[in-house]
Amino acid sequence: MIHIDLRSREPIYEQLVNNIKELIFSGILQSDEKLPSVRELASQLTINPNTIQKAYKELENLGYIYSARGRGNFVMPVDDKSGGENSVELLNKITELVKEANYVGISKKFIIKIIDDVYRKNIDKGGIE
Amino acid sequence: MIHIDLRSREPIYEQLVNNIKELIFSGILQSDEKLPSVRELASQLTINPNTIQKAYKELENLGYIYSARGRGNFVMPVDDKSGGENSVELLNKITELVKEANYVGISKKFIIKIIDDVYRKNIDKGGIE
DNA sequence: TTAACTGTACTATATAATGTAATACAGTTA
DNA sequence: TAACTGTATTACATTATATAGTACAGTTAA
Repeated sequence: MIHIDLRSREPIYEQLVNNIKELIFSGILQSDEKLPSVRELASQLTINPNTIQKAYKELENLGYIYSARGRGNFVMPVDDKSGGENSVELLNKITELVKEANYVGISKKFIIKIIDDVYRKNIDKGGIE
Repeated sequence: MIHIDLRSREPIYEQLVNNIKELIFSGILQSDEKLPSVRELASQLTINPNTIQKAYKELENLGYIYSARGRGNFVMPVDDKSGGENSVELLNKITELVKEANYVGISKKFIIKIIDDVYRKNIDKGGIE
């Protein structure tokens, strides 16, 4: 489920954060579902527990999970999400990448198709309009 | 034109790379236009010339600029662009961010609007379909 | 209550990344 | 030739990253 590339220039804890975010966004990890414990995941991936903890701490700061001492780390329910990565920042990132796509000659139609595919899988519940 | 935040956790050379990429994508820097010299930009931004050179080297590796010893660094013409950031990688990045946007409740309509705005300013020339 | 599991905190250590500083060399241009 | 370009090198300091070991505190189930 989680794959780490030790030879990557991207820090391990950052790979973990992105990996778990992806699992949450795609619905593989559901609200209030328990994540592997720090020690268990460290053992599975042959990585130091401190590194796992750093990733979990980061995910907590971003508002994607919450932790309970003695019980574990759990996926933050969507409705309770707050203080997470700012939507404005997220939209800015998307805008920058779309500008680049336009610059390198990727067609608008192609980008729209990506949006369609993503929103087809997980029905749009409305929101910022 | 270029703004650097010395207190940011993002490395200076990386800020420079993103800053200059943005200038290129938005058309502020045109094909074959000369960038400020390493020493000049270093002086302007009160940053070490080595850091500027590192950013320029990175931009060259990404295929966005080319350098000529004794003359300077110049914007790589779009048609000559090759070995730049892989389009597949770029599209993957966009897909990930759109998944996140969907997850946090941003509407599809809102994302489409962003695409429209970007492609309105710089007319789509066709490309990957 | 105890045993085994959870998260968390701390110190120490090693390596890599980042940034600055100074110097030198090579190519271009007026 | 003088003054500008890019490039390369060495040295140093600071920070980020990752590991290792230990310890403490809360939770859960036997």
